[in-house]
Amino acid sequence: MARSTDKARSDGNSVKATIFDVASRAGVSIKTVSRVVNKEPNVSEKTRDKVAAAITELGYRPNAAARGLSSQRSFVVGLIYENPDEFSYVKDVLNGALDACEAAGYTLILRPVAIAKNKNLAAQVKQFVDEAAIGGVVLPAPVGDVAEVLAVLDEANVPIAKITPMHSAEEAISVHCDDEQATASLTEYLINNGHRRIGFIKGHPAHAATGKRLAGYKQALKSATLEFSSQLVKQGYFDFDSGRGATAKLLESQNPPTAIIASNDDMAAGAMFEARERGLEIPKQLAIVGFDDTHVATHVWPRLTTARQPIEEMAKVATNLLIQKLSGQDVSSPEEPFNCEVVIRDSA
Amino acid sequence: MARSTDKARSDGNSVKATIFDVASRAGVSIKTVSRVVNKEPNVSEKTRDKVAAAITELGYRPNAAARGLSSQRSFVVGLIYENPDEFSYVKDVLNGALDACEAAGYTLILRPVAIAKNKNLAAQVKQFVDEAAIGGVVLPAPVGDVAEVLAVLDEANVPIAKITPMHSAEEAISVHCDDEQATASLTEYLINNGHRRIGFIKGHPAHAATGKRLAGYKQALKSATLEFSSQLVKQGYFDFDSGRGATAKLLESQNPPTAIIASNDDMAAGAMFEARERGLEIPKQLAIVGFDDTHVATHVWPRLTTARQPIEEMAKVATNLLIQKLSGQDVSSPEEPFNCEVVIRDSA
DNA sequence: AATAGATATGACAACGTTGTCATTTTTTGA
DNA sequence: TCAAAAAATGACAACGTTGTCATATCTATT
Repeated sequence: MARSTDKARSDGNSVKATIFDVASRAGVSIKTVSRVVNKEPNVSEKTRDKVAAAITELGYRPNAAARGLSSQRSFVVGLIYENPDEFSYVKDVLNGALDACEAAGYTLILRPVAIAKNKNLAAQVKQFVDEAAIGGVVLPAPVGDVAEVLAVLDEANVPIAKITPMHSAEEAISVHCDDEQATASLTEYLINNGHRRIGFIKGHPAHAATGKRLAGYKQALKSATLEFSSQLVKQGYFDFDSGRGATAKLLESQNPPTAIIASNDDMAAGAMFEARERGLEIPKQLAIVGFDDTHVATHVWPRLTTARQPIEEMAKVATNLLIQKLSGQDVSSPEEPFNCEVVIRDSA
Repeated sequence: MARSTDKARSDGNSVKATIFDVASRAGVSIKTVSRVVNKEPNVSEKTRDKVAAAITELGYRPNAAARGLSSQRSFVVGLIYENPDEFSYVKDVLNGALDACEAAGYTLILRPVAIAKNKNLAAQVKQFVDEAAIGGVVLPAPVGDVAEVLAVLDEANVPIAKITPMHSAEEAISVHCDDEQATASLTEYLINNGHRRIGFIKGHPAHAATGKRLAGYKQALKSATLEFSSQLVKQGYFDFDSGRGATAKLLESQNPPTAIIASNDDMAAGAMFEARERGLEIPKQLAIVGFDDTHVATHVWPRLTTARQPIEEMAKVATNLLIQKLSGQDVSSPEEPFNCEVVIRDSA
């Protein structure tokens, strides 16, 4: 009945047990073992226990390749991310996604991409999902904001879960946090500290969060009946150097700000650097705040006041939802955005 | 003859082509297609071309699950790494490994672990390689230095490639760079700048690189006929806080150093932070150098003088060697260590 | 006690590849 | 020109699961 019974090798290592071994040990058919493994209904408790025992005794683990081949399901989730110098954000996303996958017995496969440089991004994404038989993909910012990528995945019928504020009416799973609210709080904090001219460094225009953060800044100014001035807003790209450059422009203007809000920590570090180069003391002569609470926030001197997003948690939730969808369940994105927490430190 | 011919679906999407489709299109058997795909010998050039054309036309990609099931090979490489706050090192390793895997058509699977906290690390590693049918694993520092992990993998007969200086006589693939030489150069540089009392912050004792770097420091002192003093050496753990703490001790000693070598950038950033807190000007009153040339090196003020390891390259080479070994080739570790480059900036 | 309807179980064919071995075709050497 | 060797090709059985459908066993209802 069994295709293999005792597979002990001469060197003492035992070859992996198969479903046949478990079945023969438990005295049932392979299909019943399969049922138990997959938690399918219609197995008597007694049988279930017998099989479970056999599985434990033999250290049986289902063969993923056979499983995938037979069921046409892949148990694989892809993560497509932009590969930046500052990896903090991606690291958190990665950890969250990995966590969710591990818990669900899924495998996570990575695909770093360079959005700007890449003319055939769509083709690359297509190839990625084809190649590894990827069931669904997690799309953190800014990849989740690229229409081209979304289109390819939609056409290929690959479910996605986005981690980005763009929250249109689409049915795709999407998870985000309250960037606007958090930036408003940060701005408010500066206003309460007596600042009246507050500079703002925008993030990369391709990121959906960029607009949200600017909106939060504007809203807080309005609430405090301070006038918005486009002179005080400079474009940045979420990287150190652009933060530096924007700060230089801000400080060289006729009526420079006494505080600067950078749309992320890396640009805030750049702002700090530039201020230092100009001999400015922080926060006495110039207050600086960032966004994200990444590693650098506590490693610069003085430590950055910033806002923390629960990125890892968001990624975990997004990945979980995706996995649920892949296993046939009906899921919908969370109604409420995640909360950001303002972290007060020494830079403002 | 073919099991499937035209699989166009009504919605216009075409189902993935199989080896049967390619075979029928090229007018050969599936085995011949398999030969072409796997670059096996004994296929006439004419046939090879025909098949290649059919593959391109149909956009055929072999099904990984079927492949793995049939061949008992997994085409999967695992990467087991410690999951630190400062992710720079892991990021570079990841990029290198990913690069190599992609080029070879392998899949990389990640497994973050916490060495210190984890009592059953071995079991976890075992489960990891079992579960996903992992062919081999890449072990960056410090995981590659943990005897327990090495033992499990050896017992399970899983080939490994280590990225760490521990270069014993073992046959495992191992790749490393010249930590000793680089630290010596860094030390020399400080000596040439007139420093005579040079502090040294050691790295985490579990990392093999830690000893090498200390050795380089000692050696440079000796070459310059400066006396080594254990007073000037403090223990650190490769993280910001320990760098800060060690610096505090160094600066509070009776005869404090005029320069500090931290065994990595993160500790150097900590050293800088502590010096700042004490009102010391860098590099005028205290010179500081780091190691690794990570992201922080250019983001602190003043920018760090440090040594750069070609981590990504090392990881790529290590992964490539591992893949070669997995595909049955005889490989050996590179004879020469990789070179580190000293990067002179403003902190010393 | 008989019957219908659940519930539990099993036999067996997929899934898409590679490995083995047999067969056909080409090349080589006398 | 022919046999022998080498090269090219193919038929078919694995690989370890899950899906489908048939069958056996219980449970409730009459």
